[in-house]
Amino acid sequence: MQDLPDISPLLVALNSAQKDAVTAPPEHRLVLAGAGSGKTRVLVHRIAWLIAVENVSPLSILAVTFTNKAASEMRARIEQLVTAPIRSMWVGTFHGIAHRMLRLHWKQAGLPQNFQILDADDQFRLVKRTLKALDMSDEQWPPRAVTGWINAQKEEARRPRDLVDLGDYTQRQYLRAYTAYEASCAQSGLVDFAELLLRAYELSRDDEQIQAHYRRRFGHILVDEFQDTNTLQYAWLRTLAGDSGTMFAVGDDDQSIYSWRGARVENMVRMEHDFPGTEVVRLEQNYRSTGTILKAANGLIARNTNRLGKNLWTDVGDGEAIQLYAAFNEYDEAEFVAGRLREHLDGRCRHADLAILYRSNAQSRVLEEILIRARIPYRIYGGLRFFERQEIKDALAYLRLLHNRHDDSSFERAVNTPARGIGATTMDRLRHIARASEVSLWTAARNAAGQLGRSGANVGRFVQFIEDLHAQTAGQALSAVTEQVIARSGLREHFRKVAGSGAGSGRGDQAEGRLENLDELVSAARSFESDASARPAAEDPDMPVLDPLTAFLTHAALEAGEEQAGPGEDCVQLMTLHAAKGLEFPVVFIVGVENGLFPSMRAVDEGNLEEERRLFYVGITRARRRLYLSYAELRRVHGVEQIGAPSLFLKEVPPECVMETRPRTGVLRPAFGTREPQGAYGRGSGLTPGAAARRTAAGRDHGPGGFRLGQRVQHAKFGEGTILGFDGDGDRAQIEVRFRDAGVKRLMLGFANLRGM
DNA sequence: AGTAGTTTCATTTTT
DNA sequence: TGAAACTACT
Repeated sequence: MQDLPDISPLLVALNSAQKDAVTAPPEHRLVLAGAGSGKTRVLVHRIAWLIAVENVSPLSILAVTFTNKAASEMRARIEQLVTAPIRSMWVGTFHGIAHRMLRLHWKQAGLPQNFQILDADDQFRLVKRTLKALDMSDEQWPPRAVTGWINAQKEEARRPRDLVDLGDYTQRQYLRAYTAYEASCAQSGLVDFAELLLRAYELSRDDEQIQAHYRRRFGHILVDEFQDTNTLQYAWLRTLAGDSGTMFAVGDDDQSIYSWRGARVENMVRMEHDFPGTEVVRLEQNYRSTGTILKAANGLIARNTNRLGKNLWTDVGDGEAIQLYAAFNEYDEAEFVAGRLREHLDGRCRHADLAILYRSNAQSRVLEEILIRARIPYRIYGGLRFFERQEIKDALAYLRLLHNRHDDSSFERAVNTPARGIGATTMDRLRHIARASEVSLWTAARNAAGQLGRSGANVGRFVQFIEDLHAQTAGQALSAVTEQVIARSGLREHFRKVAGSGAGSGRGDQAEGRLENLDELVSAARSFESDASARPAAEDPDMPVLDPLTAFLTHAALEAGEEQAGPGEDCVQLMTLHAAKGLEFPVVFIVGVENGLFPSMRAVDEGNLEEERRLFYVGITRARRRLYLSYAELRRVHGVEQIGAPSLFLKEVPPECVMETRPRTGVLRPAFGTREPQGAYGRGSGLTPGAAARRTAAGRDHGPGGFRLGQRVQHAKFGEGTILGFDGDGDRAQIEVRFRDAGVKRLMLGFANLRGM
């Protein structure tokens, strides 16, 4: 008998469904992995299994994810599990893999060797400029909409020539923009995110040699978060797999929350048709949450139709009930959250174990305000990332221009940043000249500086500056070049001036940070000098060798980097529900669970409730032990107070999972209207002691006449009601009351003749 | 060129 | 309400 490797570590920690998936014969598998069911583990163990047991070479494995974080985590975990070196294995994001192919086959892909990547912001700016050049007005052709349309076309693998002219004026104009935008990209050697995928797809589809090569190479394709794939990504995977490659796709249709940016859950169903013999494995045992939390999640998601079907279970016991809090307004809601956070922090909970999730970013402001006041450290996810910062992009534009003088996008950015007396008029002229002779801005600037009037000299100086910079930095290390760029372009001086001008504290502080970021950029460049991250694995000829500058610029575009300050700090985590996907926390707060906010107004209007429900499902299933839900009866939205009703989703959560933490006052629609007797809401002010002593968004909490916010009152005509807010003083004092029968009224306090109850 | 005043517009976001 | 983008001054 042959000496088999010890495979026990590959299986010992797996349940039977996981084992089924991991040890499946090399055939197509679709793993329906519920939240917290160990999907990453299955993926990682599957790869280890293929290598260790099926004797598959790491070279013939392709593992694709959506985020860089997922990719690096996967690689790290495989490395822990397998002794074989896996440096040569292709593990990466869709975009990263596509980029790799395009670097290797730039010629066949019809790209210049030194092509660069446009990030979303670059793309937007370029589209905007393209529209201007076409005399398409911003009002009639919003750049955002045009950009979105172009990307949508690319994601459906449609080139301008594939679009049938329907005689529709709008479509024609869009098409005109698309065509011109493509031409600009081509001329500047630029590739946007969607283009990376589309080119790689076309290359794998149309180039027989390349197709054969990769089909031969990749016997095993593994995909994470399969429910998030778009049409183009799916088509690419099919092409790469051909008839011989086996697909191992892991996903959860119930966690599909990105349809609005092109994700197609249907790909999960299509896979069963397109990849013959696909077997479905369900992972339903959940290792994350308590029974109660799972019951709530299951009950909720069962309302969706067209599910592939799945029911999560656990054997760890029910745990605590989910707490629901009905707040008066968003401040009261934040106070409630802060109070509960305190309780957990007083126990032995780390800050980082606590997360606050919300539907829209705007909701974070009030939470922040209250957390600052409560001196609870927090961190908001979703800010600007390092390489997206203005000053960083400014500096990178110079590097890109050094790399490729004909990169118009970078020329536009660098030429007058900092100001060099090359204003809008001059640039307009320069653009015209460039377009007329079909050359880059750079070429136009070199040839036609004389035609540019007084500013011509400035343009000439800029051209000379770039040339000098290039000559003088030739052969220098990347970090040194970067340092020179920052120093000699005047960027550092520019921000130093702003920082030093001491205009109050706001601007100056910001510029201070920008200077630090520029220094940070130099350090970042240093780590690319040895080109460590892109060093080709000796055994894999398919690893592109990138010079440090290319590697650095690519990294900047493809991995925008960490956002803001130290993730090392122990902080309460604030983020949107979308951003929380894939994460888990012992204690989770979901705030703003109100109709119109969650589900969002839009979703309701467009009948998109199912995706919104999945989003709630995602939120609920982030929680390990404790889950808190809250909504506000009054909320300021876009500066206007709006009356909120509890989210319709709350009624879809099995009532026995939920406990209302305190009886609410008054007459408001209860979350579980049919279940709870009206009387149960009649007692107390419903305010937390803290909240009652503080201001609220509606105004003060103590009004004239000795009324309190939340107090129950009686009106001769309108009957019983609850005080929602106060406004104004003296004779003009108004009071806002929600009456049981008459709805919300604003009354002059002097005439209202309210009686306290 | 820089700023102050005005207008507009408001899910969700990774690559 | 408040940020960001845009316009109109100086």
